[in-house]
Amino acid sequence: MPGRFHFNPQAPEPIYRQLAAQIRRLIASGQLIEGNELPSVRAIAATHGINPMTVSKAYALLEAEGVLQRNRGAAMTVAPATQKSSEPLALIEPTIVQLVEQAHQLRLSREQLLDAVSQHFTNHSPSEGKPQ
Amino acid sequence: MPGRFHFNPQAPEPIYRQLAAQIRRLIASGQLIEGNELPSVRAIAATHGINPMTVSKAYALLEAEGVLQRNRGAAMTVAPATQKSSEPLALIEPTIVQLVEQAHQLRLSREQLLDAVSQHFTNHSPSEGKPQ
Amino acid sequence: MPGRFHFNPQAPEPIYRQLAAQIRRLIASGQLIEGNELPSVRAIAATHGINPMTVSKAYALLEAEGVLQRNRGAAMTVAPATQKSSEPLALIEPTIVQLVEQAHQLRLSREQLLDAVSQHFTNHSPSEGKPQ
Amino acid sequence: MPGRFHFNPQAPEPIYRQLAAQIRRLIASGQLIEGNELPSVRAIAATHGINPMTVSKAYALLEAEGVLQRNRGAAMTVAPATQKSSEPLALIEPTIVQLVEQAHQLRLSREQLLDAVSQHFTNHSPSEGKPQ
DNA sequence: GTGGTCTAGACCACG
DNA sequence: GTGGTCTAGACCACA
Repeated sequence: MPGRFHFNPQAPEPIYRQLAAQIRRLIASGQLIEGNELPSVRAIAATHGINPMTVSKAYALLEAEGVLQRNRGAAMTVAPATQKSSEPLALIEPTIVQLVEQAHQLRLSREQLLDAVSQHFTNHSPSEGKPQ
Repeated sequence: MPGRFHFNPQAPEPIYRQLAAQIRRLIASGQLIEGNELPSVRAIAATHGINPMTVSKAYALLEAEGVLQRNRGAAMTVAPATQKSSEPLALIEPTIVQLVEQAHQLRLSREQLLDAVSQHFTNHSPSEGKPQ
Repeated sequence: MPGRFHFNPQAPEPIYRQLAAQIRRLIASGQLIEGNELPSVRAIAATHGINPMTVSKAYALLEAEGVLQRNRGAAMTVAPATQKSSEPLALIEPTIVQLVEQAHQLRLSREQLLDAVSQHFTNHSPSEGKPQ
Repeated sequence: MPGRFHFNPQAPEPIYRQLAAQIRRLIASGQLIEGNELPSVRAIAATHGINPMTVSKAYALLEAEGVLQRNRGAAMTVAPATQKSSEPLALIEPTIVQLVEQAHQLRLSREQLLDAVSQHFTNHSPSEGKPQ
């Protein structure tokens, strides 16, 4: 259930952040729960053809946030829930703020904005939830 | 009406890109139209306490995109409209796509997402439409 | 017979040089000969919608080269011929050198290059000899 | 095979454009192919005694054109071929157009022009194909 | 007045 | 190691 991750090397978002964000969302949505083991650094790196250091950096980031827990000699696991990491809306809020700011600068009405979002929501392939 | 720009030096987005994005939105929303002169490099630099070269980089970027037009010895102007640059929705679409993807990963329903966006839209200070 | 000049404000070549080059070619090809009067600065500026200072700069350039002659209170005239200005091939040589260098860097054969030039020569509208 | 570049600081063409043009020609002529790594910014800067930012500007230009590909933390590479960038004749066409226009203004015959070009082609030092 | 180029040097993010 | 960004300041070309 570690699933497959998707990376876009061309995106402005660095790969290690893309990975961290995807793991955060897996947890926030309950697809990974407290105590679940994460794939090893090497496994992810090999599977996706990225640098192990990049994976390691993502894990370190999440450990620092208290989202993951390091276990000596064993796989990392999902840490006990805290309020922040367990609230899906908190994870998506920065993107919403950004969107609303841009919409205001573009003088879009609320209706125009919601219509556009709704339309993309429908079109989005519900197959797998392609990560960023 | 040279407008005031807002920069967030902490943001991952470099200043020159923040500026370029804001100018793009001014044009897309009709606040700047074809032929309008842009403030001089030095004026923007002085007003916002940034280096002229940083401003110049933003202008160069927009000129390469065909959004602005260079006029030797005179101020840069808004270039004749092209299809993409004149469509506000095209400018905001990438952000919408990103938002919808994240929402799907978080297993949010359409209603949850639209509610959240709508609420932020209301809260957003309608004072000035402060740029990013 | 001052003809019409053509300017491309977007070209890397500054306007005053475009003008000077066109006048030089008119002389080298015998379309303007010794003693002929040139249009006034104002006339050219008004006709082509460019800054009088730009025209003036072109005239000054050609006067410094000895190609034109300034006559107090009267129109500028074509100066008596010198060997340099009267040799058409000398005027076009820099462009040829540039072309040959690029062709070598592109590993083009002589035949490929001559074919390409010949083809463009044919296609070029012989209507008016559009200046640069 | 990082190649040697040649710059003419006196030329009206800025150094970063001279560099970009030379790289474009290396690619168009197959001396650099898709996926090849380019020399590092610092390497070129040190070798030729120019500022790293100047080199960086050339790379940025080519990346914007889609000729080069940025790889975070690693060397830039030649991007997958597009139609324009892979056609040598397309790169040299603007110079040919310019040459033919000047030749027409000078009332040169096709024979005169081709002879002149051919003669320069022969004279050009075949030593190394020295770049602009 | 306008924008463009280049330098020298510092600092950062990424892998 | 890689490229990116920004600064401060100088100098130039064009109109």
